Amino acid sequence: MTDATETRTPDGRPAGSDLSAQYQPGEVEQRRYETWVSAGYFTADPKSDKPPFSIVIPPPNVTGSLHIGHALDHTIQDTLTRLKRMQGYEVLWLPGMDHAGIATQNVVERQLGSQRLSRHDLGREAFVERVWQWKAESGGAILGQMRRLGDSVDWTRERFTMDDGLSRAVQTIFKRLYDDELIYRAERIINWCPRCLTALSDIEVEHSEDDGELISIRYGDGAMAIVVATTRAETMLGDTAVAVHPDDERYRHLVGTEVELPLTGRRIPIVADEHVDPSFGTGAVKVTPAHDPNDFEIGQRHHLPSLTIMDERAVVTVPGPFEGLDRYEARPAIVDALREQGRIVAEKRPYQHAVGHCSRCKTAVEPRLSLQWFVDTGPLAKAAGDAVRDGRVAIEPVELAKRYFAWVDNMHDWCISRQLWWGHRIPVWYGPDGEVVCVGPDEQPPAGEGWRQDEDVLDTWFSSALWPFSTMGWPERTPDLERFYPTSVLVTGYDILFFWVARMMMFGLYAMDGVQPFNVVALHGMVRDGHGKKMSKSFGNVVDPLDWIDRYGADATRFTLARGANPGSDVPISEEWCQGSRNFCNKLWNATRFALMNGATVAGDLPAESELNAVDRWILSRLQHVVAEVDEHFAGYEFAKVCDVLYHFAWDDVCDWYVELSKPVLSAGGPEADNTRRVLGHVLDQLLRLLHPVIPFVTDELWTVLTRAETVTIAAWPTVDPARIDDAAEEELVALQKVVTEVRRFRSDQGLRPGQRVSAALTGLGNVGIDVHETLIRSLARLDAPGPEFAATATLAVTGGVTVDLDTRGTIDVAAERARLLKDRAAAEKEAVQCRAKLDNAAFVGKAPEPVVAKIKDRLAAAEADLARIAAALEALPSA
RNA sequence: GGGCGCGUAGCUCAGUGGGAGAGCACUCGCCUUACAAGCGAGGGGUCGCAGGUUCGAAACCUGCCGCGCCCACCA
Repeated sequence: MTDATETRTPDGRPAGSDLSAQYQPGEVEQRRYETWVSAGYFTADPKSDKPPFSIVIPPPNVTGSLHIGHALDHTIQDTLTRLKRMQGYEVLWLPGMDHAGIATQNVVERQLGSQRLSRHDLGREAFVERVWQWKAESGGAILGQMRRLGDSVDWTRERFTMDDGLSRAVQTIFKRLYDDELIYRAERIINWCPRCLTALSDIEVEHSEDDGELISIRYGDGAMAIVVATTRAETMLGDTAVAVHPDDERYRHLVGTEVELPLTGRRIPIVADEHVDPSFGTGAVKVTPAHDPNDFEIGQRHHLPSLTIMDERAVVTVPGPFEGLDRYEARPAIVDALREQGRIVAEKRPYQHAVGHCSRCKTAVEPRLSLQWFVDTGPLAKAAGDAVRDGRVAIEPVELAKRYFAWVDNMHDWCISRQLWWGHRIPVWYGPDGEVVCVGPDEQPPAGEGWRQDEDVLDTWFSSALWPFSTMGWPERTPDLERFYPTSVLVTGYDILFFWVARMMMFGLYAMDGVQPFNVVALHGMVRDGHGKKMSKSFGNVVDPLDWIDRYGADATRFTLARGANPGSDVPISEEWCQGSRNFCNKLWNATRFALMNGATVAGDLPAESELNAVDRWILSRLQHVVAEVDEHFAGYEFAKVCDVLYHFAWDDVCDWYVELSKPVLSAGGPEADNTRRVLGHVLDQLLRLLHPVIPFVTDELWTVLTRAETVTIAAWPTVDPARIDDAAEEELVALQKVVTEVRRFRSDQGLRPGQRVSAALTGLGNVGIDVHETLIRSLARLDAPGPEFAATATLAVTGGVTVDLDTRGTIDVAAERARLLKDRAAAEKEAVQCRAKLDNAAFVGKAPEPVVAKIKDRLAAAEADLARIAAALEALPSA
């Protein structure tokens, strides 16, 4: 096979007719990408006069490799940035990666685990060094994947959440928030992962319905006894009260008294609290302030002591028979002990209830009283909500804004300290006498005996929240920041609307004095398999983007993803669809090959409208509509619709009709052929530009061969030329296509081979203004002109007053033809009946808009005309 | 428990007030000199169910059934 690159014209580009018959993406993609980067097309210039367009990439975690979800996310961003580049914007797409604190630390700890080592064996410094090594390896792989995808990112501006600049930004904003009293340290109930041994924020906790056991336990004895229900019997060791609702008549006499807590000998008070739901269980709640967030609040209201009964690994620390038991061992042990005392009143099993799990390791979270750092989200979340409410930030699709509001309007304070080693260390120092000093980026930490820095690091999302401006050099007022902030659009999945988007809004508005981090949030869905199922390793339906890129090309992979991407909706993909996308790329390849073999040109202006034949005018008119539709759909982030419009224009209009119609013109030669070469070149030129944002590689390869220009990457985006919209030509072509299709249908029904010539007389073409196209119609329908011995043996009634009489002596299948005509007659009759019924309806004629009524009348007339011709054709048919 | 969304062809989905569509799959016929990763033709749907609004409903309203997602401190 001859590859496109093996034969080249003297200027180094492949010659058109030397393109191979099949597109081979591998070599093209590698060569194209190197060209783009070395030419600097992706490097943004803050001093440019062009209007700015900027996107910061949602930084992938350094730990992983890019999965198909990233491929979708990147495809959308790359499509937008390439579109804007062509539209004349100064585009910055800023790449980078996230240090992904807990996730990365887990990965490296697992690696150490295989060598029977723990992070403590290495010590903090050596461990962090080890993580940096891992980051270098893993991160490099991700950058390679981005190149394979074709990401037009500005590689000169690549950032990492742990690099010096971003660490400085983290420290700066921490200090500012601290000084503004929006960061505080407090002892609170937090979500604790007993495996990762760290605090978690609310969003790092996933809830799931687990089977448990609801047990009713009698506290106290005799008349003063009270029964409480719990799913977590082991926490009773830490109970410091029983709570009932103040209005609950059953327990009113007990409020203010004390009961003995079984197994402990302690006496605890019975308190009245509004929080208790009298209708649930027994209406009495055991209160464990140190191990339940509700109970903690009840405890605060009633000044109850908090008894911590488990350590950080959720092992019981209360001296006695249960000491040293894990929480799940302690639970049955305690239930057994209570049962022996006859205190178990009822057991309900299984009992479904929601349990929180660590989003990283799936271990059940243990609510735990702990001293941690928090962000006071009140004013920040308010501002984040208002920015969307007042329209400064648009969320696409708008329906997802409701979820956003539900989140920011009910946000709890954000626990930001993590008991990890990998991350930004909290810039707070503690003095020997209890001093607390928050250290800014340009300040020296306090020196002297006894001072030590906080051991904890910040939640990963703390630095992620600064991403839109920290990557541009904040806190300095850099040219990039002046020029490219706020970013134009944030492209990400709806799954991290809360994790990330809401936090960027909070910190962006705060740090940038009320200027939002982005103007638009364009949310896409999750990639799913061909049956709409979630991709998961255990299900075996995971698609590796590199695998598809290797086998079908990056363009095919991107087109498959973009074809399913509408705002907020999930994107189903399958290998068959990727093959279809590959076929589409190949179709473009061959269309261009045809054009080049036939001398299509793109030089100079197009011939005037008046000089062109109807077919040329038609395809140019269609092109204008396509450009308008593509613009409209891009503006709404409806990539699936963009792809649909271009797919059908390219395949149906250009390839199946225009190219076929142009063949007889081109082979005839003369000035009309010259015009067609110009129009064909122009249409392909424009089509390749329109497709370039979505499928950059094949379009650039073809466009440069076609136009002899440098690259389509920085070519101008097509605009609508209203002068080229030609309704008359479009109507003509619709009529022409109808005639051709009708004849083809006849031929197919009759089992005629494509090469088999049939003589035919065409009449009535003038009725629909296509008499000038008779030669074309004969060419496409493979009809010969009637000779001297012509005798019509079959008649085709084409809607619109066109009749085709065919001489099919010796070939016609009378039964097939009769069946076809009967079928047509049935359809026409049904149509006529429907139209008459409508027109007989006085209410319809009276109330429906005039054009609607007129349309029905036209349809009726057409149906009646069809019926007449079909009747005549049936009559003329030889009897079997 | 609260909220959001979805049920249209075998599959995945467009269509949101006036003739039921696409891709893939399927059937038939073709190597017709750009492309068999192709070309031509075709079959296939009481638009989840039941009411209502309207001259007219797949679309708007109400209820029901089924499915999915998000949020969630009733022990």
